[in-house]
Amino acid sequence: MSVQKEYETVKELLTNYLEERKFRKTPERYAILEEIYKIDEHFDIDYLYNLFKKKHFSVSKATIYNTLELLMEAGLVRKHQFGKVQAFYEKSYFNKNHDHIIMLDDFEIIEFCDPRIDEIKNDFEEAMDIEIESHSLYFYARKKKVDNKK
Amino acid sequence: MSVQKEYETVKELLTNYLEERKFRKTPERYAILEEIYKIDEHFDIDYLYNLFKKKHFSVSKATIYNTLELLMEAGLVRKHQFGKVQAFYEKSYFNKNHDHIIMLDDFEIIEFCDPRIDEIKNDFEEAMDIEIESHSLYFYARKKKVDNKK
DNA sequence: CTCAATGCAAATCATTTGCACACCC
DNA sequence: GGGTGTGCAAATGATTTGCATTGAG
Repeated sequence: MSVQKEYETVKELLTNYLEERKFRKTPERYAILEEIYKIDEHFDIDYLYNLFKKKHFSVSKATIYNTLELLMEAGLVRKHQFGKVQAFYEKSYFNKNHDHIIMLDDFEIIEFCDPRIDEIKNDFEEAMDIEIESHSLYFYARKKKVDNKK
Repeated sequence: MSVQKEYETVKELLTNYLEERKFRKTPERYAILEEIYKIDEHFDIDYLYNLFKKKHFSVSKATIYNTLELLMEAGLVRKHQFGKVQAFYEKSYFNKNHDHIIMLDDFEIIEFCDPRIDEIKNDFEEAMDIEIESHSLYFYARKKKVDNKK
């Protein structure tokens, strides 16, 4: 699906979300959503903020924080803590649930999926009579050192 | 094993760790280690800081931060981010590796172990030729709503 | 027109840093 | 004694908040 087509889809979802709760359809909310769905990696607040600054479309950080919060609630964005203070985000609608390997050498982020996570999740839900709303799994890894001893 | 006995054990481990690297054996480092091994839950920096304040044993926050960092490196403490800004810690030596379920109703923290995590870890290590140093897995859950419709 | 949303700056909160002093080695 | 570790306070950096202003409904 093209980027433009994807945006059309999530834009509709946002509109529904806002209308359902009688929230306002501000240009900032749509602009932020659109930018996010153009980004293919993980980004932080500053990245978005600078993006808008470069485009001479002024959006304050307060609004970015607020809007990302709202988009999370709408299920259109995922937030990550990666063990850092500063949070990272990513678009979430067309990406199915996935987990992350953080490469400690260069902080590259690799995504992966493994059905066993869901199995574990389901087992615990049943065993403990709880409902697991979400999960976060990070592997922190390094490239294997080349072993010169042969 | 009694709390006192446990402390004796980790105290020795800390001593070895410090001696190996020619770090100093300061009273603060041992006092912090001892307190931590008396705590059976997850705690944050402030909790520790206030604990010492109450005992009239003065330890600065800077030292607590430094020492927890050191104890982590020594493998005696684990740090958690739980998706919050502020970090939580727990003693780690007698607890084997485990993961956490965070109950969103009351922020209770439940620990669990599941061998499938290690399986996943091993599979990825092999498939990608990396070494996974650590991982963090949290399930965010709620008690199941009682269904009155029968 | 009204009130929710935005923008800006100030406030907050966890964590880090700089530096003088203390005390382990 | 010498230099690492500590304490304190100031600095930092991400996030939150308060409030005046704007603009969506």
